Amino acid sequence: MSTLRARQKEDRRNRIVSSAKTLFKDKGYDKTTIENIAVAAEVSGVTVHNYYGTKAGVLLALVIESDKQLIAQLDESMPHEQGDLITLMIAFARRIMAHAIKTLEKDIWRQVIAAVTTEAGTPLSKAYSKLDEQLSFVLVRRIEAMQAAGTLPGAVNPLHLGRALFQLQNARFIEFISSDQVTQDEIETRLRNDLVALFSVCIDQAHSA
Amino acid sequence: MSTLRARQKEDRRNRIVSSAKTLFKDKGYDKTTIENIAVAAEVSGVTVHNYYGTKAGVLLALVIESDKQLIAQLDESMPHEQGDLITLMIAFARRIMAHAIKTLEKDIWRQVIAAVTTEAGTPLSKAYSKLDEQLSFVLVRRIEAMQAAGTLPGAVNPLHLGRALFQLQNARFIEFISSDQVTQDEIETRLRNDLVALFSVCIDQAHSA
DNA sequence: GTAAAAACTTTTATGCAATAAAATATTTTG
DNA sequence: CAAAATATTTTATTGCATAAAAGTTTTTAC
Repeated sequence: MSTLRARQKEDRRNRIVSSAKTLFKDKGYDKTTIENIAVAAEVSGVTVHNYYGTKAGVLLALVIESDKQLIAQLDESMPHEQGDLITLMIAFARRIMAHAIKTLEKDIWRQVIAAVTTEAGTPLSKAYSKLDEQLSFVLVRRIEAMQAAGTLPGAVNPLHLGRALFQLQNARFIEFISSDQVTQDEIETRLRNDLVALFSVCIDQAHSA
Repeated sequence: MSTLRARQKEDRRNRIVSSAKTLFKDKGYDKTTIENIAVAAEVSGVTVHNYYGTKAGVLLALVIESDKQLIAQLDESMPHEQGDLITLMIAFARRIMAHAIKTLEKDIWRQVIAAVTTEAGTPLSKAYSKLDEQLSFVLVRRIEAMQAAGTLPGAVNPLHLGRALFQLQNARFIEFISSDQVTQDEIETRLRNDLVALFSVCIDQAHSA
C-alpha cells in the first residue's frame, strides 16, 4: 500500500500540472506566473519549484503526459495497409503535428523545445527524450513489417532507418512550430522533398546486382 | 560617411559582444550577469537590453560572428578530392563540431539552441537561421559537383538533398551538445548509420532501369 | 496512544532578468 | 548657437529562481 505522504504528493503533482494546463491555455505561457499556478493548485509557489524545478519543468511534465497518450494511439491510428515509405512518413508527421496543435499553441511548443535543451540531463528532459525514442520505434516496427512484406530491401537496418527518419521528421516538426506562418502542408512538402532526395541516392546503385 | 552616432553605436555593440565573450568564457553563462557585461562594456545594463533584448540575444550575436568565420573557411577546409557522399557528410559534421567546441562549451551551446527557438522571429534568430542555410549550401554545391562528376545520379535534386542532409546533421549536432558525455566519434557513428540506412532504401530499385 | 524523529511545506529573503517610464545627456539640424 | 531629435541612464516594478529558517504533518518506535 502507498503511504499517505506518497498519495498527497501525487495529488499535489496532479493539481499543479492540471492547473498549469488550464492557465497556459487561458492566459498563455508568459502571462501565467508560478504564483498563479500555485494558488490554483492550493500549494505555495516554492512547492511548485520544489516539484518541477522551473516553470518550463511544469510545462514539460504536462507535455509528457499528453505525448504518452499520443504514443498509445499513434500506431493504431496510422494506415494499416502497406504503402510506401514516403507515404508512411507523411502520415506519421501529419499525426504528430495534428496532435501538437491540438494540445498547445505553437509559441508554447517553442518553450517546450527550448526547455528540453536547456534542462538536458534532468529527469523531465530524459523522460521527454525517452518518449521520442518510443515514437521512433513506431517507425522501426513499420519498417520491419515492410521488410517482411518485401516492400523494402532486406539489407536495410530497420533500427537505423527508423531513427534517422525520426530525426528528420523531428527537425521538420521544429521548423513547423518555430514560425506561426509555416503550415502543415508546407512541412509535408519539405519532408517529402527530403525523402525523395535521400532515397534517390542509392548507395548500391553500381556495386550490387 | 557614417554619422558619429552610428559609429558610437557600432562601437558599443562591439564592446558589449566582446565583453560578453570574455565573461562567458571566464565565468560561464549563468554566472555572468547583464550588469557584469554592461560594466565591462562601459554602458548601462538597460543599454545591453536595448541593443540585444535578452542575455541570450547577446550570446546569439556572439555565436553569429563566430559562425560567419566558420562558413568563410568551411568549404575550403573540406577535402577537395571527390569522395563518396557519406565521407563528405562525416567531414562536414566533424568540422562543425570541432568549430563549436573551439568556440564555446557545450552547456553554453545548449543556451544557444534554446534561444534560437524561443526568440524565433527576432532579427538575431533569423540571422542565425540564415547562416544555417548558408551551411546547407556548402553541401548543395558539393552535391552538384558530384553530379557533374557522375558520382551521384543526375535525377537527384541537389538543393533538396543538401537541405535534407543538413537537417539530419544538425539534429545530430544538437544531440552532441545536449550531453557532456556524448563524443564526436559517437555522433559520427550515428550519422553514418543514418546515411547508410537512408541510402539503402533506393526508391527506384524496381521501377527504373 | 503518544512522544520523538523524519519528511514536507511554507515563510522569508535575496539576486537577477526583463520591461517601462521618466529624466538626462549628446548629437544633429537649421 | 539654439531647437529638435536621438540615445543613454536612472528609477521602479514584476516575476523566476534559489537558499535558509521556521513551522506542520506524517511516520516510526516504544
